[in-house]
Amino acid sequence: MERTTAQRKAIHTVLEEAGRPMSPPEIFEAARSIAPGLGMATVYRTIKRMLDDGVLAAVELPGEAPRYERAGLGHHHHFRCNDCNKVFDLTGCASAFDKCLPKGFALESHEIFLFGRCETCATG
Amino acid sequence: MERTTAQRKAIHTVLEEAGRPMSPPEIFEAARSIAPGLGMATVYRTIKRMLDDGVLAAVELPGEAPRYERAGLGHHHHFRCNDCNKVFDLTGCASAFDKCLPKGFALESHEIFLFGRCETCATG
DNA sequence: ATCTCTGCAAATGTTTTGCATCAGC
DNA sequence: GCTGATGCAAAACATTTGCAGAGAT
Repeated sequence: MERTTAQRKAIHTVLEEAGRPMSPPEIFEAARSIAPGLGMATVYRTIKRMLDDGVLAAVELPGEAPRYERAGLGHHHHFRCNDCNKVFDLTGCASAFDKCLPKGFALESHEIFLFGRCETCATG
Repeated sequence: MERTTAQRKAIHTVLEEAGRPMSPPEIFEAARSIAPGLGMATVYRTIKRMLDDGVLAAVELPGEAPRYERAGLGHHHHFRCNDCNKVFDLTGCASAFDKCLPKGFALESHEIFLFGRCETCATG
């Protein structure tokens, strides 16, 4: 059975209060100040556990280490600041990219990635 | 001054003939059969050099190691096969995603990423 | 008391770097 | 011959795992 420990509560709290996707080192730093002595291995193990439990969702940006945020936010996309490198959630967006940015945010570029099956694998 | 070596020619050839973005291990395998004894370090060093020279462009998919392709292909997006994991170039695409897929390719999902500056960094 | 969770340290996998040697110019 | 490029091995860096001991139930 799953146990409630100070470390897990700290990690939970950090992710809950951030309201944006965070990287493992970010989570580690923030949670360490709540639960001193916390180890990096525990952060990774807890993230993996929370992913399996469907509590967390991975946010993977091209060319960057994955970040994690609360699951169950519905379909949405993300915005990364080129200065501070933080990642923010966007809502209700489809293709009018600049329309869905929070006020004050400046759009500089976008990437679109498609996934599926190539001809060889689709027919095989 | 830059020198023309068998190793560089091999790596060049491999990337030229592939016509799709390749990962360092893929490049290593393919180039090794042209230039036996080739080392992984040389592959990475040559990739970096070619990036600096503007000969190569990085293709970074979310959650995956970067691939590389010839630079100067103009703005385009990419398609990764969920079966064989190969990445292909797409052309002339904007937002009618399924319209721009090569014949026989099946679209399963897409990701959109926006980049720019958040309010804090834009006004700072 | 049991059995999970934790921290540490060692292992892993990938990319980078140091260095002596090799080869293009 | 000079100087940049190479291969190997070691280093760096991020993530994972083994293990003995701490802590939740």
